[in-house]
Amino acid sequence: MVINGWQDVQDEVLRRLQARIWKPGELLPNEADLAAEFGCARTTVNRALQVIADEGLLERRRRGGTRVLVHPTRRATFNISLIRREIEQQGYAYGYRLLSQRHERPPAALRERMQLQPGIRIPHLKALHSADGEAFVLEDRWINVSVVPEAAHIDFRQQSANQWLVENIPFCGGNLALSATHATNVEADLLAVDTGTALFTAERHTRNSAQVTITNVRLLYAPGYQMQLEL
Amino acid sequence: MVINGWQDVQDEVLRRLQARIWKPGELLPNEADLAAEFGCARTTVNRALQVIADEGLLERRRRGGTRVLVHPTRRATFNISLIRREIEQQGYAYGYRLLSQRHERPPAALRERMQLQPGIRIPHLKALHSADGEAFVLEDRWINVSVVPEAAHIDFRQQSANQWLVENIPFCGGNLALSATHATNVEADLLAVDTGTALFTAERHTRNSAQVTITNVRLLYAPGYQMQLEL
DNA sequence: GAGTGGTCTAGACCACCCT
DNA sequence: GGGTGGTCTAGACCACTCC
Repeated sequence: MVINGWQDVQDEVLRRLQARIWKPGELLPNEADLAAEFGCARTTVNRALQVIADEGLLERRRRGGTRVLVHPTRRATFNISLIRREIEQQGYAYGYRLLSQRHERPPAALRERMQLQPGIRIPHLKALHSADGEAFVLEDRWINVSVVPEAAHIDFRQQSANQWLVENIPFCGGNLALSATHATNVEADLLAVDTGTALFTAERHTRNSAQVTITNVRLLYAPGYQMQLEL
Repeated sequence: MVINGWQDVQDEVLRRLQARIWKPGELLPNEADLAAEFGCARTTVNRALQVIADEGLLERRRRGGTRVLVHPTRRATFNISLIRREIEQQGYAYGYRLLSQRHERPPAALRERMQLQPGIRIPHLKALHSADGEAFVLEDRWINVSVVPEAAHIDFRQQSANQWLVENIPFCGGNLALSATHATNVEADLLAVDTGTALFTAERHTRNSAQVTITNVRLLYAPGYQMQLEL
């Protein structure tokens, strides 16, 4: 066993974890000892262990040492890109049509997350993105005008809100809820499917650094859509 | 502006990115220059830039320098845990019932990913996981018996394959495809819903380090299920 | 109080890859 | 060829937290 770099340390640690040499719940030797054993600098061991901990297999605490997690949690990641790019990368011609753009009162739950006064009206957009002329995804978006005042006066007929927001508004975090829903009459009509068709649905909240929701978007994908995540 | 650690460097770089001081497509100064400007070691700058690049905002290449990505890709992550844990964490009583366990010929596409001989039979399981007695998710799983020979003789009536595999078989990577499907008659029956109901569907391939598929599982979630991802 | 991981530093060498 | 990021080293100090 020759250790050259931090990846070698990582490999060896992973091997010992899967061989149950270090068992779930147990404490690993400290970094200095491991460095001595592997014949490398402590920094190198540190890097390897940090990566493994990030992957969700180890738990590290100052003074508490490095422990093997009992229930390792694997992490799947999904790369969110512009809808336009997603379509074009698959080799289709991208199409976009703004269906409506109005100032309306948001639902109460959303209003709270946006920290807005009751009764206030904010931009509410509906749009359809298409691939090679076929409906691809239906977008239903609210924009927090108190965080993004410019949005109140932009004409989203030419440029999709999706693109404008990504390019102009920095955000800090958010969440994405995925589910399956049945198409309503209106939705079915716009997507050119039967009422009640199963639609893959994504609802996303995007927050700024103060944890205020900047925008909320609900995406209804046409049948056949699959979201791919890597493990 | 006082720079103390790599997080401060990160903050300052992010600030310049969002302020468009460094514009999309542009090259950043090299690490040595930035280190000089910030009054810290190059290692510190390196760490900060690596983290930002991992987040998907920068592209770094040897000799090529560090470039601001034109289309930043945000990454959403989903923590995969045992179905049992997922149910218990929500405060429900977990229930599990094995519906069938047979050796069968896998579909051709799956056989190829598992690198198996034509005609071979491998374990094929169907099971139902429930929460407080209500159907929660239907599991349909194939196991590559050439990679995991032990699986051929295990009785999955007591212990779910989900749990056994996670605890005993190390894996390297895989992918997860999410979609919305309509419940077939049989599926609807097992989940106690109407035929044709929209079901949130996850299909997962898990590979070992040699890129051979270890197991393939299709999960059909009962209506109301939402998968939550963090941005 | 003491042992652990978290991080910084300065210097060094190397792999890569653009010109 | 030469400039860039990738990484290693040895040493140091610090923050946290368990005892």
